Amino acid sequence: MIQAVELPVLPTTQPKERADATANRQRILDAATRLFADRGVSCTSMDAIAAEAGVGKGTVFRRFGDRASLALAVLDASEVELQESLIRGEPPLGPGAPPAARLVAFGEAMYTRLAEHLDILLEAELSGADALRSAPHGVHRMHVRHLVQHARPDADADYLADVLLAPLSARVVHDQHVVRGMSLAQLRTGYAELVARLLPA
Amino acid sequence: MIQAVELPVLPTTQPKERADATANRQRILDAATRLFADRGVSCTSMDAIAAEAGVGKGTVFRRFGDRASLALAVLDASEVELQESLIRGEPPLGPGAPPAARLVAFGEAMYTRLAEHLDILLEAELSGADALRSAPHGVHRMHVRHLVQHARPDADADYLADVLLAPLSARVVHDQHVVRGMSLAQLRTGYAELVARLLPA
DNA sequence: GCACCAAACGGACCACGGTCCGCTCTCCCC
DNA sequence: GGGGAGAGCGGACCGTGGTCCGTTTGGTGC
Repeated sequence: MIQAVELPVLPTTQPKERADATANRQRILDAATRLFADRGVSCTSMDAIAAEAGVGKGTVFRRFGDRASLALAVLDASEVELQESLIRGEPPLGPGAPPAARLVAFGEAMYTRLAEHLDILLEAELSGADALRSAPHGVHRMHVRHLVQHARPDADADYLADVLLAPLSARVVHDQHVVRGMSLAQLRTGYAELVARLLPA
Repeated sequence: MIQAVELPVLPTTQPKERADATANRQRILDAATRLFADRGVSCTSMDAIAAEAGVGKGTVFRRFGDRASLALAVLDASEVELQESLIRGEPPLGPGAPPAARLVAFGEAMYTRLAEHLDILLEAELSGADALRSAPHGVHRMHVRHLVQHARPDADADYLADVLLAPLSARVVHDQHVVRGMSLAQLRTGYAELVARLLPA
C-alpha cells in the first residue's frame, strides 16, 4: 500500500552536528594551524595536533579522515575566498572578462596562494594518493574547463584543463621555486604566455 | 712538506661493490618485481619484499634507500631503454627529426610506458616528497628543455619544459585514465595538439 | 693460508598514520 | 527533569616505512 510520507525538504542536509563535535573541530583546526606555523607542517605529527587540541587522536581522524584532508581543511577559508572571487568577484578573475584574461588571473591567484601556503598545500597533495579527487581541485578543474570551452569550442577542453592545472600543483611549484630557485615572477610570466598560446584572443 | 701523491685516474669511480651486495641487489629487484606483479604494488610491503628475497629488511633499505627509489630501480631497464632511444634511437624519437615531432614522439613513448607500468610509476612519485628530483626526471627535463630551446629560442625553455612534463606525471595520468576514464588515445591526441600549439613548426 | 678491516648484513627498534571499540555525553522527546 | 538512543570520544592497538648498531663476511696484502 502506498502512503503519503512526510518528506524532508532537502534530504541532503547533514543530520546536524553535536555541539561538542563542532567545538572540537574548531580546536583541532586551531591547533593544527598553530603547530603548522610554529614548527613546520612536516614536523607536526597527528598525535601532536591532538595533544595540542586537548583531544584524543581518534577524534582528529573522526573529524577529518586523514592528514591530507586536515591540511586541506586548514586552508578552507582561503579556498572559499578564492572560489568566491572566481564566481562573484571582480573581473578579470571574476565573470566579465574574456576567458584568456580570466585564466591568466586565475594563474596569478593560484601562484599567490601557493606562495603563501606552499607547505600545507604540498602536504595536502602529498599524503593522499588522490589529491586530484579533492573537492577544491574539482572546482578548479570545472572552472578552467569552462573557460577553455568558451575560448576554443573546438578543442579538447578536458585535456587542456588538466594541462593548465598541472603546472599549478604544489609539487611542481615547490620543485621550481624552492628546489630550483625559479622566481615567482618567472612562473607568473610563463603561465601568462602559456595561456596566450593556448587560448588565442 | 708537499709530496707527490699517486692520484687515481678517475676518483669519481665507485669503490667497487662487494659480490654478496651485488647478488642481494638482484635478488631484491627480482623479489620486488615478482611481488609487485602478483599482489599489486600498493599491497606489497617492504618487509614482504625482504622476506621474499631472503634478506633482512635493513639490506633492502641499505641498497635502495627508500620505497620510491626501489620502485624506480625496478623500472630501470625500461628507463635506460627509453633514454637510449632518445639519444641514439631512430627519428622521430631519436635525433634527426624536427623538435616538435620529437616531442610528440616523446609524449607517445611516455604514455606507452605509463600505461604499462602505471602503478609502479605512481608509487615512485607518490612516496618521495621529491620525485621531481629523481635522475630519470632530470634527464627527461633536460631532453624536453633542449627540444623547446631549439624550436623557440625566444621562449622560457625551463618553464615550458615543466609545462610539457607535468601532464605526463603518473599521478595526472592515473587520475585521467583510471579515475575519470579518459582513453589513452585521447591523451595522446591531446598531447600532440598541445605540442603543436606550443612549438610551431 | 692468514689476519685484518671496511663493507655489508639483519632484525630489533622507533615514530607515525590510521583503526577499533568500549565508555561518555549531548540532544531530543515526553 | 528524566531517560533512552546514538553520535562522539579517547587511547590502546596495529602495520608500515625507515633507522641503528652489534655481528658477519668478502676482499686484500702479506
